[in-house]
Amino acid sequence: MDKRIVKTNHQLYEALTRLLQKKSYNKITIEDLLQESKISRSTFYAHFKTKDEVLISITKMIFTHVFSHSLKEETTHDFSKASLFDYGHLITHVIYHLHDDKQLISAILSSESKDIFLRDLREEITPIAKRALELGILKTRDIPTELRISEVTESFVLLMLYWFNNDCKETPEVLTTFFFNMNR
Amino acid sequence: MDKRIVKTNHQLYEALTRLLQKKSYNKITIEDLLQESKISRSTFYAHFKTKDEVLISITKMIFTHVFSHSLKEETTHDFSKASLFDYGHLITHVIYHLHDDKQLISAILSSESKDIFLRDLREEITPIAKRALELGILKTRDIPTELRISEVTESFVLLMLYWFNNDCKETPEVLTTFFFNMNR
DNA sequence: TAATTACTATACATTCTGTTCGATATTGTT
DNA sequence: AACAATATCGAACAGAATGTATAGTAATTA
Repeated sequence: MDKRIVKTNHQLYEALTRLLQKKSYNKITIEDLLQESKISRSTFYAHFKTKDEVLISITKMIFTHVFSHSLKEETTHDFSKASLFDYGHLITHVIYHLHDDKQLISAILSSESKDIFLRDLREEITPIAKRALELGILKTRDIPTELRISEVTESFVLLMLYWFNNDCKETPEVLTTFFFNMNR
Repeated sequence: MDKRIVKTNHQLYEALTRLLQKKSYNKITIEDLLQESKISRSTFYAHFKTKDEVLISITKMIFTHVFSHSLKEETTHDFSKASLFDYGHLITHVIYHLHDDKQLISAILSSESKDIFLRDLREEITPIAKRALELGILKTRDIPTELRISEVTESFVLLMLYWFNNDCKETPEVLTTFFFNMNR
């Protein structure tokens, strides 16, 4: 990948992060982004169409970092042997990685930008929730499968919202316990 | 209340509802709203500052309709006698009323406008969830109270999302059963 | 009927959006 | 090291949206 593109993206990410400290996402304009990042208008539109696309791109970057390891672990595992123990480690692992981007994620969660972030988080978590239910690691309930999957997914999302809202005071291990307590 | 104000609001609500059928919420401009509603620019700004405020106003209207009856029922009840049975009726009741605005709610849930709607729905549901936990109608879990409350609240939100996504095929009574199955 | 309040229509300054273009700088490749 | 490709810049621009102001008209209330 061309170093210039990487640099441009980085400047925009940094700019959006900084702007989110100052004003709410909805009030940030592309104009603001251009000034804050020192990127020229034409360059911006060569890469993105909207402000949302920048945020989505940042979000994808975070999740690539968070889930790339987890996925590697998963694929080397034999699914039939997957246990509650392994699954707990996976969850803990994901939480640890999310914590690495604490500052950025906290900024995103502080305003309307959270909805875009959470939408993508749900997409990442859903297949993990689905598999856990299929393997019997998490309890099923007497409700439609689709609903049960979204319930498990959302329990993780709520857990993260709770955690970041309270300045990440608990350890990832404790949170994993909470997660199981919510889904036993 | 001045009839003219009611009429203006109504025109804007109708306009937004119609526009939501055509394009996604983020792409709807105040300009669009003015044209579609035949409201003059100055009138609009006499009532609202942003597009979001219009949606919030609509949302409040829906919830006033939905929760005004429920609240009446609640206050005539003696809390100490509140039972699982009564609580089930309350939930069923709320779902029935939400169904009255099916078309409008479906339109809102179809795009980014959903996040504003759901934020307000959570605010309405949270105290109901809280009380149910305090009265022991719903099971507590070994997690922080704040987290448990948001979990119950979200289970209702997910239930509604599931329901409207599937064209409200189940009856409110069945949904209430689902709700208890999620929180027993 | 009189006073108040809401609405309309128009005009306007300002900001934001999205595109275009030629010049310059950086990059990956040979 | 030289070259071709491409990313960036800066400036300029049209068009759209935002937000405010004002004067006149219509509806409501008291």
